[in-house]
Amino acid sequence: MSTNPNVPDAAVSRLATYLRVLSALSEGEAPEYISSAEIGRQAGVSPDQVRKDLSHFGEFGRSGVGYGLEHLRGHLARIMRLDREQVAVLVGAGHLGSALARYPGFGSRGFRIGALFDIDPKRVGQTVGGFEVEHVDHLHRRVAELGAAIGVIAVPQTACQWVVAALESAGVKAILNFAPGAVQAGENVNLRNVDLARELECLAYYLPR
Amino acid sequence: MSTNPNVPDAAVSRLATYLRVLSALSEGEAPEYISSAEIGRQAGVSPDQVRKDLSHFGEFGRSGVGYGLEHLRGHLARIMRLDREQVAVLVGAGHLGSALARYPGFGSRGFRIGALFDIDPKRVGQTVGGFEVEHVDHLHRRVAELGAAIGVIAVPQTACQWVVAALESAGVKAILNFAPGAVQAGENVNLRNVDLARELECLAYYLPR
DNA sequence: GTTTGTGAATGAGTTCACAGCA
DNA sequence: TGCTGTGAACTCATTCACAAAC
Repeated sequence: MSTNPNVPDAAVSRLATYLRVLSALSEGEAPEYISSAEIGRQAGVSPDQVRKDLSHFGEFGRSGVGYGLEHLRGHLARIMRLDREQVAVLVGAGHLGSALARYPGFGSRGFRIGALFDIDPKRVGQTVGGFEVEHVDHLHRRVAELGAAIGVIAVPQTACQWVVAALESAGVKAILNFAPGAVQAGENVNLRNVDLARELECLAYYLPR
Repeated sequence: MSTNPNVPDAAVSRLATYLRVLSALSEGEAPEYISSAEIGRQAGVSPDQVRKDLSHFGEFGRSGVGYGLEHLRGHLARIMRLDREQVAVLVGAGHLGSALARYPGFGSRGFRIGALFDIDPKRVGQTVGGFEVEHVDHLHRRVAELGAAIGVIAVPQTACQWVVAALESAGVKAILNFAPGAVQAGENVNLRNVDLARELECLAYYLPR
């Protein structure tokens, strides 16, 4: 019944899935209680794994009954810090950045894109997905204004390291980076990389020989 | 000096990184040999890890010297099946699908998007990133024509499972899915999920408390 | 001296199995 | 009987350490 000293990252990722499952259920004809078996079935995870993951943060269930759906959902949302809206800024208004700015999956899940930046004068001032593209020079000021703790990077590889540094000095605490290549971030910033081309490359490896 | 019985997925992902590092070097003033230490430094991985990963597939290096750069690059490309062009089809021509269709990172790394599909009649026939959007009814025929082994899914969650089945029956062997939620695929298809919203959610968890 | 390849040791995460509770 | 919570066993991956090769 520990709190959260060192929870595996894979477990955190699964918790996000559980939360999504519960939120979806909560909108339909919601049962009052749900078992780890049912959560696991809907999340594609074993019941054991579900219980173990949850046990890192406390005891939320009742033996022989299951987990109170709304109760567990509230706890998970708080654990994941998705009980309040999180503001993110997006750097890079190219194809990928524009797509992310319009991506409905962010807004519908507790995130709000607060501003969209680019360095290209031709893009600055244009409207993309409801945002007026701002010059990246305003990053520092705007991050403070918005109280944004998260930055999303969708710029070419060559500009990536520079943008990380800019976001860091602006006070952002977490960064999701879509640019490929190795990037360095400071101690007090959590950097997460998603490399779309690499995902494809890994798939190619598993093609039948 | 084993071949490749069961290589960890994390190792495969790193191999893709090593290949990228070598390819980048190969374009500049390329040294003839490179050590595991240098590869590791550029890839953000320990030298031990580099050697262990490579050792799953053979002995490519020379003690006291290092790895022949072009030699190793060729081997890695063949291991990752990136020595020949891989054709992928993309389903979903919305914002994300359009961005992916235009994403330069695919083309520059041995992949070619062969066709772009959608189910919405308003989108079919339009040109997106150089592709004429085709109706998803033509998926089966076109996959065969193109010899595509890879499918990329960028459709809403509700349509995702249906598209997986369609790609599967069209003969695709690997699928990269950007739709959230649990999806099932058959035995002989490799399914890989990337959930952009979940990546953000995981970041939120690590925000300072 | 330098660097590879790899068995052994360590560490991390998942699955098992069962006690405890409703 | 049904289900949770969790220590123990197990599996998987990384790190260590060193012999062999240059």
